[in-house]
Amino acid sequence: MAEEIRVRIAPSPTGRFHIGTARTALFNYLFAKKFNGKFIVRVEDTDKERHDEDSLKDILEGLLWLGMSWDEGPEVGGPYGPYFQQERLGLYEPFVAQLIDKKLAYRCYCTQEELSAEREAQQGKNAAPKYSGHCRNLTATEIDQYEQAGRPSAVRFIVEPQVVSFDDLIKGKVEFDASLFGDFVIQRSDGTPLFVLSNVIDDNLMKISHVLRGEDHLVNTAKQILLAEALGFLSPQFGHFPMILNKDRSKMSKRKNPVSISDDYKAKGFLPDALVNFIALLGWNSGTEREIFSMQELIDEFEINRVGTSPSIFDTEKLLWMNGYYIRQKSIGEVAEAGRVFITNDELQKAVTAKPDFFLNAIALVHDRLKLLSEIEDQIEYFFISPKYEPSLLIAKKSNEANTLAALKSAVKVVSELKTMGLDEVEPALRGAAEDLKIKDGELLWAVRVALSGRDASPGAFELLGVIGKEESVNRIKSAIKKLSTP
RNA sequence: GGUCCCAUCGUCUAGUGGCCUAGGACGUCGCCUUUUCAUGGCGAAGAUCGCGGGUUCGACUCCCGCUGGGACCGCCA
Repeated sequence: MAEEIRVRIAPSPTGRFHIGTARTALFNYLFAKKFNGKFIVRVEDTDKERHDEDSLKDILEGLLWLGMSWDEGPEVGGPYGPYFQQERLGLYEPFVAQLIDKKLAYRCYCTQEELSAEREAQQGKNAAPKYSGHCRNLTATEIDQYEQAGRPSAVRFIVEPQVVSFDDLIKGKVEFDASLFGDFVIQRSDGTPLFVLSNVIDDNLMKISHVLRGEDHLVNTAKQILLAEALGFLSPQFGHFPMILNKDRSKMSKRKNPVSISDDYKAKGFLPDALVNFIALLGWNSGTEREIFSMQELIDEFEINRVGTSPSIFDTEKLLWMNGYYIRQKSIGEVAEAGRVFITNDELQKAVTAKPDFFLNAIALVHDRLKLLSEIEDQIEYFFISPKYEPSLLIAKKSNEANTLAALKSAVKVVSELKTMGLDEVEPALRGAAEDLKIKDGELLWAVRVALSGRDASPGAFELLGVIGKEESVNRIKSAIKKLSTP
């Protein structure tokens, strides 16, 4: 094992920052931090046609949002840069030349058409698609002819029949029969390297000690070990995490699940700490019954050998619960600050700005009802803006119109006479009013609560009165009376 | 089709031969607190540990086979 723990995530900016990428990043991050190692970001953008700036930005911002800053990589740089493969292109050529020199690789002049025809033929016979090795033993004159004709050539790595085995940090011993691979391409005909190649070279050049990635890379690992050997590199240690699945058990995808960290989670009002905590539990557990962990606690507790081997389904229900839990743990001020950006209604936004303390008081009442920050707008709206509702809502289930009307009228009187809006004064006053009318507390309290909130579900009448205040409350109750008596 | 990986409540999971008549969490249901909804507290239902063989005094745990699911088989990463 290398002396210093150096791990990396190697995203290719071809799409939004994904739940699966986030989890791989997290485990890498935890592993690095646990051992005071380095967490590196290397952007694998050798495929010019597929990558875009937006994706890169989304990935980098997402990482930061989740609380994972990198020790080396884009923007921060580092001793083994550049950290964009696009800027490292020149580095790979000598290695390719070296492989060709040593007759461990060769130029392949086959065209895309020839190759796909070959593949189709093989699949038609139900055989495993594998390169025939057509160009492997070309004579010097044949090569000359191709070159004269200006045929472009890719470079293929020679795979000799053998068994490749390695000890995976989480899967244990894994073996592959390399004779099934065929000679694979390591350099495109335009001279750019393919993932298998650039990945191995960069990991070596960047002194990566552990490659921790998704299980979908398991076969690549065998190929990369072969390449590393041919190049004279010492392979890093490998560890492959099981996949995260859709409900139907297929590989988690955009089509079937919300997977974008920024669009589906950040924008919907999820908290980064909740997401991190939840994602960490997808495949890992502490061995205790504890489930709530801050990032620092995860770093302290994380053990790679406690990462499971079986895939897990992403369960939004539990994430939602956890998000609510994290919201409840935050102070009113924190929730208010984090939640403000989710208020889209201009009128409400202005009202909130005008009355910051009132906003805080409102948040205090709805705090433990929130599962998402984005629910704040709907939850606090009626504190600022008189509610609209059907008059019939005012009548409690076990009450009637006459009782409700009487209750509301009595409430107006009682509330008007209140000296303060403290709970200890409001509560006995309203309960007393109900008693005087010989109706149940609930009949009166339901009506008052609806008059104030316009909702069938809301914080309690006493608390609402306290926050909304005497004058406004009386107005709302009066307007409720008007609603009921003039249908 | 081939290769590899995987298989405990609906879901995330604990479990490394006897502590398991299988534990926790989410979800579901019920009760309590209560003016509603949440929160909080208590409780219930929910897994013959995919199936079949072994090994063993004893298997959720070890071995083999089967079945099922997934991933990978590109001049994508």
